[in-house]
Amino acid sequence: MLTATPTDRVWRALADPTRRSLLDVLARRPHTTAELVERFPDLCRTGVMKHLDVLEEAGLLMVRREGRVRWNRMNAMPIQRIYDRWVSKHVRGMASAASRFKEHVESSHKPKTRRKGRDR
Amino acid sequence: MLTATPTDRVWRALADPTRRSLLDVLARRPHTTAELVERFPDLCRTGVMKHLDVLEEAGLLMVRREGRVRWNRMNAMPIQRIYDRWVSKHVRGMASAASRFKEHVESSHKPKTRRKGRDR
DNA sequence: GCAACATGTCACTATCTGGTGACATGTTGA
DNA sequence: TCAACATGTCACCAGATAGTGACATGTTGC
Repeated sequence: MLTATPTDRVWRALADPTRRSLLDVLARRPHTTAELVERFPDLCRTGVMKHLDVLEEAGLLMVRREGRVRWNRMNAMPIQRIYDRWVSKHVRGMASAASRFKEHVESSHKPKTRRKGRDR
Repeated sequence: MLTATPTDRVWRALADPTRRSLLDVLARRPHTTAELVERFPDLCRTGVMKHLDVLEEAGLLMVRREGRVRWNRMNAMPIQRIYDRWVSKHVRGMASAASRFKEHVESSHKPKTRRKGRDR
């Protein structure tokens, strides 16, 4: 992927379940790399670091070095961005499609005992 | 990825910009495969079909065959699902005020230096 | 029937991805 | 000082991914 846009890097970063898991952990509080490695026993340290690199490239992770430790902190802004720019319109679209469908069903069914209004 | 969960298939399907683009087109109305191929001149037909396969596997695409044509219709439900199950919690509790303020400023400001390309 | 058409499927390729181990470097504290 | 520690970096590997062209199959309309 030679020409990845910032948005694209976010989507790709989120595509991996391990990375989403890492973000779940980091959402609670910042962790050092060693702490994260300890929390993901299925991966070797190098593997964890690679995931962290991807997250950092996507802007989802902020790194601060402090002596010999490295603090990894989550940044949720890019998630907000993909929501605002893409997810939201398809979620809203669905809501309206669903309500159209509901209306369609209700109007074609013509329940005799029930008025068309929202009586629920 | 031998053990991909349904949710994971959705994330992976959305990771590719071409597929998100396909969904944008399909969100307006269903298209036949030939129509889609025509709309994506950079890809050969086989390439388009592969993307459609991935989308279908993820449940984002519903296919109906009608004679010799195949109608591809979008299903946004899986997007709603990943929003409900993951995106929402990371978007909520983010400085929503801050990002909305930023958006507000940007949209009312009309930046003089045009941003590089709409990056979907 | 049959030609044009839309789709399905297969084999193949280059590159990306997620993972590993080995080794190097900088930091801490006794 | 120096050993333990946390991180950085490199080379390497297997499998997934995104793309292609060639060919097969089913449909349509004249």
